[in-house]
Amino acid sequence: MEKIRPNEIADALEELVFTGEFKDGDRLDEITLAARFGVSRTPIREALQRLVVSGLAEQLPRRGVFIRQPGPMDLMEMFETMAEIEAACGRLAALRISDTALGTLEQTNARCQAAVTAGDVDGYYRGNQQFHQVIYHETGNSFLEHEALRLNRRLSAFRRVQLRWRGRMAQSMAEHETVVMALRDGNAVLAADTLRSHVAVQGERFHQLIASLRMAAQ
Amino acid sequence: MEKIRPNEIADALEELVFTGEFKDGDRLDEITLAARFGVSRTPIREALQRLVVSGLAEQLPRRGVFIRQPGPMDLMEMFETMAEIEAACGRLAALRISDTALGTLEQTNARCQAAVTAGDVDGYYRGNQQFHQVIYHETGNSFLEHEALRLNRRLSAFRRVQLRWRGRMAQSMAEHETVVMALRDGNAVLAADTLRSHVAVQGERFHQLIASLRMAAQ
DNA sequence: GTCAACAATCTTGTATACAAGAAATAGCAT
DNA sequence: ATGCTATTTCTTGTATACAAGATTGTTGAC
Repeated sequence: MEKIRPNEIADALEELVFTGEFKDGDRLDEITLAARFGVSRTPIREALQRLVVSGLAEQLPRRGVFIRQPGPMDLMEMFETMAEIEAACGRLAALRISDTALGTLEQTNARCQAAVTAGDVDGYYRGNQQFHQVIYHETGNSFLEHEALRLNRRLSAFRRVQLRWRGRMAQSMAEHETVVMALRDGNAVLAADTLRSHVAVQGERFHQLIASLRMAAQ
Repeated sequence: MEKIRPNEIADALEELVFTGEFKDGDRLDEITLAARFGVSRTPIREALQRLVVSGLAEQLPRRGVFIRQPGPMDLMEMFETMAEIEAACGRLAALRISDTALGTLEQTNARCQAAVTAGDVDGYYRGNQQFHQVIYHETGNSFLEHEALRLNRRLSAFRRVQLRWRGRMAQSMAEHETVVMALRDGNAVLAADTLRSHVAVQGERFHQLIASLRMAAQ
């Protein structure tokens, strides 16, 4: 096994949690992980601490740390929070976005449109990610940007699944157009409201999400 | 020194950062801290990891971890983010708050009013904290509640200072009344807007905050 | 056969030893 | 005296040894 930096271990573990290689309730055995990464237990324990603080895992004293995958309820709450944060980003970005950033958003939307036409889910996903990250950045608030990115990353796996639902990409695309329009007009309320409902998981989409959860659990 | 649990070390360190015993740029020496808490370096290092992940400290490889007190710019961004999160909480709470919680808010406001009359800053601070925490809770979203509490706690020291400014308590009190009214009416927009400007640091209050920062740095 | 108690084993938590890089200091040359 | 280099010392990062608690397996009694 090649040399691995300590920080990379935490990132790698996070990735393994996100991608679902570690299932809910799995115990993260220090010795096994130490062997897997070719290091001693010490850096593994430090990485585990980070997972626990990030809320990705739970630590039971003298028992170990256990993966804590979000359940349906957790996910609902996280998506609702994400929707509110996106709305806040949209509101601030509407007040502050630069012309060049608006141009970037238009280019991104063009690529998204192409992905929709081609039925390219991964392509759309990448474009969608860039779209949102540009908006985070255009809040001019690096703290908020960071928080938005953190939650976005946490939910990215679930977002991806949602795009596979029939008609979702096209609908998402239309919402993007409205957001850009609102941002160009400096219409903070419209930008916020559109982004909120763009991200929110309501009605039928809730059931879709739960269904995809069940699949992932197997 | 009495026996101390590992988690308590991280909490204690956090407290020392918040209360300002550790100044910006201070290096957290592992050996010194180990001696201070009467443990070996290992649990100290785990506590330091937590500080770093929480963003309270910064880790430079092979150099150590350094306290990272927020500067004026950071504080502005954090307060703006807090304002947006409070607005989101107000919006959701307006849709979901229970009658009993509304009653609690009114009682809390009564105590706040008494504190304003008495010029009791600490009393008002406690009432204010409870006021906001009830709103967080009434979002019915424990994830958002947790995030709001986290940022609130991070900013609490700075908020406290602000109350000492002439007229701030009375103004804050009036805003509380408006919020309760909006929540009772289910007026999500008014609740959100009022809470946003209640928390936001704008105009003269920005200068007040910076001034208090300079005091704290000495 | 089932349950309980005890023992063996395994895992986490902590301390310490060791390795490696960074800062500080001393020595040397200009 | 000053600046550069080499060595020393100190600190972090990692591995390992040890202690304490939890789990599991076995044995024995009923």
